[in-house]
Amino acid sequence: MPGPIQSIERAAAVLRLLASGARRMGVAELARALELPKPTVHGILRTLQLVGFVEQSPDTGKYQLGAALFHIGSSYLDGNELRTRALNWSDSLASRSMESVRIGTLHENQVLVVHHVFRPDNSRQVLEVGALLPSHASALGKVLLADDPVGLTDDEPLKAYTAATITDPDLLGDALEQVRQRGWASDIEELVDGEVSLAAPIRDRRAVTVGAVGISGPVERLCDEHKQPRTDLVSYVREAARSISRELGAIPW
Amino acid sequence: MPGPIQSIERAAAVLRLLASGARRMGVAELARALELPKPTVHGILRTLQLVGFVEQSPDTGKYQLGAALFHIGSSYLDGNELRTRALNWSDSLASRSMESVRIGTLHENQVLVVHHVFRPDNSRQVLEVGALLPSHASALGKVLLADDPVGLTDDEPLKAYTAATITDPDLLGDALEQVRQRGWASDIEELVDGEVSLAAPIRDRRAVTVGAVGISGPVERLCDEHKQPRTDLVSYVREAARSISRELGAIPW
DNA sequence: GAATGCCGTTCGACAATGTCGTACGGTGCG
DNA sequence: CGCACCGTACGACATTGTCGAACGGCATTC
Repeated sequence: MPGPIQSIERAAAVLRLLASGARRMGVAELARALELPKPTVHGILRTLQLVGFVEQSPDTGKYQLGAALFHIGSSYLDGNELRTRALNWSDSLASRSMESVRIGTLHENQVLVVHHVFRPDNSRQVLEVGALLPSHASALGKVLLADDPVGLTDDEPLKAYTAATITDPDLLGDALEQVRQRGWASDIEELVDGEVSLAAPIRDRRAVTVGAVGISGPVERLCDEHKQPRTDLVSYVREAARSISRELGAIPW
Repeated sequence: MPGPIQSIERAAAVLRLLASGARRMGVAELARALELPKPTVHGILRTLQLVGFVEQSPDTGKYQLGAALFHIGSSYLDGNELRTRALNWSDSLASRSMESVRIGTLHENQVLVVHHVFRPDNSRQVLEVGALLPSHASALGKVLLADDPVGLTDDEPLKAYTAATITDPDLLGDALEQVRQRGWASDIEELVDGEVSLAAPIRDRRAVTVGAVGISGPVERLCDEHKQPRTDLVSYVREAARSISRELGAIPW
């Protein structure tokens, strides 16, 4: 039976829409966005509600994502070998660098954050696990793009987040080439003004890049007086990446 | 069309199974567990793979949860008003109590952890957001059960985790009555030996309990010499719960 | 205050759709 | 080498989901 099951595809589309929409959405709203008849969408929603993937506000009648979906989704992390192996090393990278650590994987041309260690200074920080970062404007993303067989798909233009964001595909290509040669990437105020990130690739036993680990923080702490990444921090990041890769079975290189 | 859509229900069952199974599962394995023909399960898996909800190991052919599901699931937190409102208060509770803070909601008779603040002491801790705790053996759970209109369903026996776990439904009923009267709950080594937790209810504008906030830590720190919860910590927890409730629109009580 | 628009929901007939018995190539084990 | 098991493909059948039309409820409008 080669051919996807229509109703499941549609259910997934509904969930994706509810996830992106941020706020609650109504049946009619979803139906319009998906270009489907209202009763069809309603049937899907009813089923998703039954299994706990969506919830409905009793008063407004609108729908939002459900708790069951959240719980099942978070189980993904348990099976994620990359994250499991990286737990210890990312902790130690956080202590050595005194900065917050993130681990990401490429997912639909964006960086999916699968692990996040807070900066060890008791400051208030928001957990970013599960979030998506733009791949062309983050160190994690550049590392992943540099080794991605597909490369960057130029179907949509590169969005500028700050004045320093690389928006020219050719320039980005050059930057990725540099990342490949140096073995690490940086993002200097390219995503958020005043924020810098550094990252290095994590490779598995077949030497393919399966993820990236990196730190991020204010430019004053991560860069030297020439606004270049501090070499000691770069070393820490690269060492952590190598350690995790070794845990994943990569041949030490 | 009153009646759930079969294929979506089955797809959800597959995802649930993959989430619980911890490790990767094969088509045949899933088919046996769900009592469905192998090709049927395969069709579902193929569709789920297409939308990124499951991934297949290229070598073993086995399936596991996918990144898209994780990302969509984590979007649940954005729409969760309880969690959003509670962010600041749980941080301050963590600083005041110097213990780790968790916020939970009732989900299928278990406690779904929707927020987790680490103990502010730089120690290594695992993030528990998305995890499920037994409701009869945790302070969060008792608080939620105490005010739950459904109450505890006695369809399955209460599992014992330690010697102190309450397994008798009658005793649990008494304990819940006490929780209702005192307005807070404790778990003294009932889930993990040496671990204690305290919690208080979060109520919304209609005064229904929508969640619980609490702290947890070693018995030496949370209890006094009589192995009773320290009254100052109880106050901190209750004050935090009241503050969050007020944010949710509850009339201060 | 009747009328109007939009909402979430139900009904039910039609046919498109998913189901599943059967079968195929590949892999690991004895 | 044969066997058992795997993940996957095919295709006929009828079960199943789809969607036009319609209903009651709720605001807003005139």
